[in-house]
Amino acid sequence: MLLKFRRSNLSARSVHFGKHFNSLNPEDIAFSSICVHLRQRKWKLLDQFLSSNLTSSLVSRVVSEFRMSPELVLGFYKRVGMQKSFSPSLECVCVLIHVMISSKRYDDALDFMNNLMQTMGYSHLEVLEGLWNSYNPEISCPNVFDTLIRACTSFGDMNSAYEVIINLRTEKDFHVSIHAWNNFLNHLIKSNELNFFWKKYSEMISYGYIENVYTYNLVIHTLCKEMRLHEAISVFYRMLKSGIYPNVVTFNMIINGACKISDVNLGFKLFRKMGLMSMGHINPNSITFNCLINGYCKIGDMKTAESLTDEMTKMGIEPNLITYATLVDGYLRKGCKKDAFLLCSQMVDKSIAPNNVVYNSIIHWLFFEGDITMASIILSYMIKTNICFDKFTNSILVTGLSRNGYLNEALNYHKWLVGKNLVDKDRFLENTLVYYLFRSGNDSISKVKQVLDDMIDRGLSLDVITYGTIIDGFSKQGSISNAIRVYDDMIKEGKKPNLVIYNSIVDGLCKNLSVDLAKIMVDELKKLGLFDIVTLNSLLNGFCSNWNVNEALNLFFQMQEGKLVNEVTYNILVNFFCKIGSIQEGREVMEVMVDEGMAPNSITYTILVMNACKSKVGFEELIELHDDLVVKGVIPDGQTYDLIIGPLVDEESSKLS
DNA sequence: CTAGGGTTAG
Repeated sequence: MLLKFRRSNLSARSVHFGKHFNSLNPEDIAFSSICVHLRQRKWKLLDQFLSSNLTSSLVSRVVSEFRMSPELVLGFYKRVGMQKSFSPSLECVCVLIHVMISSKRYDDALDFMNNLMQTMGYSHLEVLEGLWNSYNPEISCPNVFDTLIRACTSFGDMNSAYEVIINLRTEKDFHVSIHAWNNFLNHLIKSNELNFFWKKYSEMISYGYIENVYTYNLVIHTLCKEMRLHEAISVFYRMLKSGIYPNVVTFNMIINGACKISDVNLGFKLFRKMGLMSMGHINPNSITFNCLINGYCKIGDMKTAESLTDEMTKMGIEPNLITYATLVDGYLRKGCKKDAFLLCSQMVDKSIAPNNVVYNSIIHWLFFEGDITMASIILSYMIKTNICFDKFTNSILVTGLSRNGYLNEALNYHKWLVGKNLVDKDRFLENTLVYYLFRSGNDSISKVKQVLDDMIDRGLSLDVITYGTIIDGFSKQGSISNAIRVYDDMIKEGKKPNLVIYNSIVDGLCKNLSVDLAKIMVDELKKLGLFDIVTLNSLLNGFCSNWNVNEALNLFFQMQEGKLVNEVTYNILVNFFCKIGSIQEGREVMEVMVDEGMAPNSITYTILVMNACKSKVGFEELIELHDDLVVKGVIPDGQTYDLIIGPLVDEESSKLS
C-alpha cells in the first residue's frame, strides 16, 4: 500500500525549528519560552504565557516538538484548553492526533476525534482531510485512519465510517487495514444490519483483503445470529483448512449459536471436544460455561445447569454476575421462586451484587405469575438500593401492569416516561398499550386514541405493527367496518399491508357472518400468493361456525393436499365434529390428527373436555377422556382442569372416604 | 470479536 504523503508547511516548519534562531519573530519567541517552561514543568509561568500568546500554529509547533513525551503534550494541551478565548483549528487538533497515534495513545486520539466531530462540528470527511493534509511521515502513522474509522463506528455512524474507507481508497489510493474493516463489520453486526454486513464483507473480500481470525469470527457470529448454525460450522472448517486457527471466541460463538437454536446437546458436544479439536490449545472460559448454562436454563434443565456451575468452579473459573443472573432467570422461568431467591442471597454472600438484569428478571416473572404484590415489593427494593431502571425495566412494567389489569397505571407510567424523554422511538411501548387496551373493557377506544395522538404529537407515525394491532383489535371486537377504515387509513399513509394484516381481516370477516366475503378475499389473496396456514385456518373456522359443512370439508381436503395443515386446523375440526356430531366423532378426528403425526395440545384438551361436559357424559367417561389425552402427551389446560376435572375428582374421593 | 433480562399485529 502506497501512501502519497503530503507535507504541510506547518509540519515542515516545526521540524526545522529549534536548530536556528536566525530571524526571530514574535511567535518564535513565544515558542521558545513555552518550550522552556514546559521542559521545566513551570506550569504557572506557562499559563501566564498562554493567556496572551496563543495561536493554533504555536500550539501545533509545541505539540510536534514534544511528540516523544505524550504525557507532557497532554498536560500542555489541557492548559491550552483552559484558555477560554482560544479555539484550536482543525489542523492543530489533527497534529495532536498524529502525535497521540504515534505514541500508541489510541484512546486519547479517539477522544480528540470525537471532540472534533461531536462538539466542534466538523464532518468525518473534513476530519479526514485535516488528518491527510497534516500527515507528516516523521510524526504520523498510517493507522491514524483506522482510528478515524473507529471514531465513526464508536458513535454508531456506520455510513461515515464507510465513506472514510471509500474516500481513502478512491481519492487517495490508501487502503485501511483489515483491523479497520473488522471494526466496521463488527459494528454492523452490533446494530443488527446483517444484510449490510454481508454486502460490505464481500466488498472487502473483492478488494483482496486476507481474512484473519477476527474476520472469520465475525462471519461465524453473523451466521449464528441468523440461526444458520450449520453454515457457521462449515466456515469453522474452512478456517481450519486455510490454516487460520480458531480461538476460544470462535468456539464460544458456535456453542452459543447451538444453544440459541435449542440444540444444547450439540453445544455440549462441542464443549467436550474443544480440547481435542484444538490439540489442547484452547480451554473453555467463563463465557463458554455461561453460554451452556443459559442453554440448559432455557430448556428447563436446571440440574445440568447447576452441575456445569460446579464444574466451572472446580476448574478454577468462578461463577460471575452473568452466571448468577442466568441461573436466577432459569429458576424463575420454571416457577421456582425459592431456588431463585436462594441464589440471590448466595451471590450477595460472595459479594456479587444483583444488578438491574437480575431485578428485571425477577419482576418480569412475578408479573407473569400475576404476583403484583411481590413485584411491587421487589420494585421498591430496587429503587431503594439505587439500581437503575433501563428500557427493559420500563417494558416489563408497562407490559406487566397492562397484562394484569392495571392499564391506567401502565398509561400513567408511560406518560411519565414520555415526559422524562425516556421512551424509545421504536413504538414498542405504545403498541403494547394499544394491544392491551383493545382487550380491556370500557372506554378503551378513547384511550387508544389518546395514546396514538400523543405519539403523533411527538412526531412519530403509526408503524405497520400499530396498524396491525388496531385492525386486529377491531376485527376481534366484531367491528369489521372500523377495521377496514383503519386499513384504508394505513394505505393512505403509504404503509404496505402484510400477510398478518390480511389474516386479521379474513378472520374479522369470518367472525362477522361474512364468510362469503372472506372466501372472495382469500381467493384474491391466493392469486397473489399471499396466504398461509393461518389464512386458511381462519376461513375453515368461518365455514365451521356457519355450519357450512361442504365448504369446510372441501377446504380441509385442499389444505391436506397442499400440506397446509397444523394443530390449529385439527382443533377447529375436532370442535366442529363435537358440535355437529358427538364427542365420539370429535375424538375420532383427534385420532386422525395423531395418525398424521400431530400431537393434541391443551387446546384440544379444552375443546373435548368442555364439549363432553356440555353433553353431560358420565363421570367415568370424563375421567377416561382426561386419561386418554394425558397418555397422548397432553399437558391439561390448568383452567379447564380446575373447572371440570378437579372438582369431579374431589367429589368422587370425598364420596369414598 | 464471544455470555445474562423484556415487549407489540394473524
